[in-house]
Amino acid sequence: MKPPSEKSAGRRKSGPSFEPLQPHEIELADFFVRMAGILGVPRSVAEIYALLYVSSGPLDFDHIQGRLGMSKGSVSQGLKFLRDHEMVLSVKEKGARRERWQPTPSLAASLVALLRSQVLPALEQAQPGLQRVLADAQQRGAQPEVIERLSRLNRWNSRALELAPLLLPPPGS
Amino acid sequence: MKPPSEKSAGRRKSGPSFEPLQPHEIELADFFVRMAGILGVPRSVAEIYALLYVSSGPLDFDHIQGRLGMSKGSVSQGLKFLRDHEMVLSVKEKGARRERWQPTPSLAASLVALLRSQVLPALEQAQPGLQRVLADAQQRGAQPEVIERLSRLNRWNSRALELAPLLLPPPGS
DNA sequence: CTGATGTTTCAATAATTTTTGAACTGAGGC
DNA sequence: GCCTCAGTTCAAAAATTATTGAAACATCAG
Repeated sequence: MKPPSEKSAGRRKSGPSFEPLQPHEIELADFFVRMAGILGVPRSVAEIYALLYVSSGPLDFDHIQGRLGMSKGSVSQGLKFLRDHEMVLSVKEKGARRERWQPTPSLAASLVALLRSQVLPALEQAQPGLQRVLADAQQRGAQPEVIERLSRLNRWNSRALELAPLLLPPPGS
Repeated sequence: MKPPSEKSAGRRKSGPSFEPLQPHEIELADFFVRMAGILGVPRSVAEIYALLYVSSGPLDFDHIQGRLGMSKGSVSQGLKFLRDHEMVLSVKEKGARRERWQPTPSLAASLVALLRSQVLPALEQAQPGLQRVLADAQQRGAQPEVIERLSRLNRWNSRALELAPLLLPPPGS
């Protein structure tokens, strides 16, 4: 579909060029892309993570960009996302100019951090609103069935908020 | 942004018109929309569910369309989605022509069904691919660190698949 | 069977999200 | 200070996803 025009990737200035992904790398990337999709994480982010995950050592910015054939902007934003969610950490050797990236040791912890950042704010923000909706229904003398539903929703929300810090401990514990 | 042109909703032929959502209904809808967003469920679907959730009795197609001011197509697709995921069930009174909808008793069960349908297929489909990626890495004599990562990923996947039927029992148990 | 009603389908359109890349910033090195 | 390198920002373009609505289909009453 796309014309085979030189994308910015593939060759940087007159610098080194990078080989495209190998079949086994593509397969893993597909898996991560799919899983990420469920959580609403963009493809490019999943691809970066997958590449770091199958790579032997940490990779620098240009390697990531080159091997994935993706724009600087995407690599920068993707790494920012992964950093923010503690899914990736940088290893800057002393004297070196550029940062090199590798996946955080525990993928489980990474996923937890990701879920946290998505679900918790929603629950927190919803709390007062849900209470108001329930109070409103009671005041209006709504059907018992509706009141019951809204009560249950409130209880759930509260319990989830109480449990959250236990199940999904904040960074550093 | 949109011109205030008569959308198909609001008035059907010369039929009854429906009042727009009340503030308390909007608040609940916002909550469901947010939560749905995390799972990648479209806004229109969440809105339908929210409306049924705060309503006293089952609602028919036209009521849903009218109160939400949304197209027939969206209502139809939205109900299909909710039906497919067992989040909603229809109550057709004998002799009545139209179906009337209400939320499934357990929201918990509904969410479980939803997750099931998203996560399980991904895990299943990934299984052989992941095994291949690992075998490949072993054969190529990849770094022990990489092998270890890929092994862990495989173990996870397998365990998740084993546990799935226990934690997320298929419909009818 | 026929007409009316209720629902689904799906191509076109609209809205949203993601990606790109060029301009910009900041940190060293000289 | 000035230049280069490393990375960020963000407006515009591309890609994706959701919604619309008209036409097709289905079902039931008469």
